[in-house]
This record gives sequence, C-alpha cells and structure tokens, in this order.
Amino acid sequence: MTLRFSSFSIKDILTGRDVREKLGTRFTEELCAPKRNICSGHATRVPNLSHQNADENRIHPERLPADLSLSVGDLRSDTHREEAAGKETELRGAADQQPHTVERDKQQKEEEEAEEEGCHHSGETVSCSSDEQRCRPSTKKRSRAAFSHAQVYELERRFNVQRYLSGPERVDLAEALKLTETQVKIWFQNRRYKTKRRQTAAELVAYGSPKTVAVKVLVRDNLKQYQQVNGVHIPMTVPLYHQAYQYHPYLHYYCQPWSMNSMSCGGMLT
DNA sequence: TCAGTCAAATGGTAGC
DNA sequence: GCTACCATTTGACTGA
Repeated sequence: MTLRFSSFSIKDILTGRDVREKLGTRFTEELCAPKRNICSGHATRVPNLSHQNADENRIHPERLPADLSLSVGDLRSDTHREEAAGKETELRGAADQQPHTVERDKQQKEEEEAEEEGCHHSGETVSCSSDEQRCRPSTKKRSRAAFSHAQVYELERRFNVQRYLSGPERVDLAEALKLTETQVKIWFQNRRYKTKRRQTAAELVAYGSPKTVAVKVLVRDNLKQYQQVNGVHIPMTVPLYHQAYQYHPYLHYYCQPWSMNSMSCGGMLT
C-alpha cells in the first residue's frame, strides 16, 4: 500500500485555511449540513423502534476518538484523503467529526469559479447572470459527503448496538455527529441493506447448494440468527461480529461478518 | 477506462 | 396523509 498524495499545493492549504477562517459561521453551517438539499431536515417523530436503554446509547461526543486515523491506521482511502489534506485534521480537533474536506474544497473551488463566471450560489437559490446551463440547480453536480472516521466509527458502533433508530435517538446521534437527521437515517438505511446484501451474497457463495437452506431464527438482533440445518452448521455471524468489535472496535467495519466466514477481511483493506 | 463503493435520491409499500 | 422502511438507481469518487 503506497501513500497517495493529492495534487494540492501549499497555496491550496493556506487558501483553504484562510477561507475557512474567513468563512466563520458559514463554514460551521456547511459542516452541520453538508448536503445543500437536506438543510431543512425533518421535524417529525417516529414510533420508538428500539428497546435499548436510551441513556446507554446516548452519544457522548467527548468520548469519540479524536483522530481515528492514528489508532486505526491506513485502512481506507479516506485516510489518504485526510492525510492528503495535510495535518489539518489534527488542527481541526473536534471538527474531525465533520465530513471530509475534499468535498468542501471542491465546493469552494466551484463557488470561486462560479463567482468568477458571474454566478452566485447561495444555498438552494442560484442567481445566474449569463450561463444558465451551468448555474441552474437542476444541472448542479450532486455532492457526495464523505463522512469522517469519527462519524463512521460512531455510526457503525451504534449500528452494531441497534440496527434501527427511533426519532429521538436519530436526532441525538445526528446532533452528536453534527450530521442531519436525514443523513443518519439514510446511512442506517444503506447500512442495513448493505449488510443484508452482502450476507446474502456470502450465503450464496458458502452454501450455494440448492439442498442447503439457511433458516433464520427470529430472535433479537444481537442473538442467534441461524440454526443448524440438516447437520450443517449455519454461521451465527453476529456473535463473531461482536467479538471482533469488542477487541477491535473500528476493525469490525472492515472485517464484517460476511467476510469473516472466509476468514478474510473486506475489500476495503486493500 | 472500468469496476466497485458510497451517499443520496427515487419508487413502492406498510403501519399508524 | 404522513412517515419510515426496503430495494433499486443515480451520481461522485477512487483504485487498479
């Protein structure tokens, strides 16, 4: 694994920092709502789906790892990006909970370019002077927020505890991670489906025989999920998952149950 | 260039 | 009707 450096210059770093200092509150707002189109969020409540102790699951920002990249090491490309963004991460401190700077830098550049072209973006509203095609919201590039390690860590930790969040819990988590409710909700949605998809794929590979059927046991999430069928041991993935998480909290993100079956870690490690 | 991943959007569905 | 859910698609991004 080799380090990859992005093509930024010292000027870029200084400019970025300067801009951020100048932006002040505006920068903070962007951090809290990285996606322009989800600023409003949802003020609705949903029935409490979880049966966990609310206080136990309450997020304590001070407990979040200050810089996971130090403890976890080079586990994914995001780390490279973070490193490529200079030691800025260390300086950001608590801001490590924010989405990565790459996106913000790009938005910054886009805004700067837009300003040079006479276009002024302010949130959703766009006022164009001439080139409507490029300034129209509908043609605006969809941004993709890259969550920070701390955010992913906490989301994964929470997901490991409970796969479904109630409204208040989601609000809590979103506030703690400085994300929007929608982002947390979507993240959990995607996470659940990803887990399901990969587990299904793993089962197909491991037990591809049409005679072998994995029978789900309807027990609570954290307990046994599969039972022995026709003398074949169907993996009880969750306990393994929990074990891995217990000793390597962040590792479980990379060594998921579906990959544990084959005693290997997920592709993200490469 | 292409495949894979991720965050978000979309469409259909179910519960209240 | 509103909301969240799942399943799928879309668009941005990365690494080989």
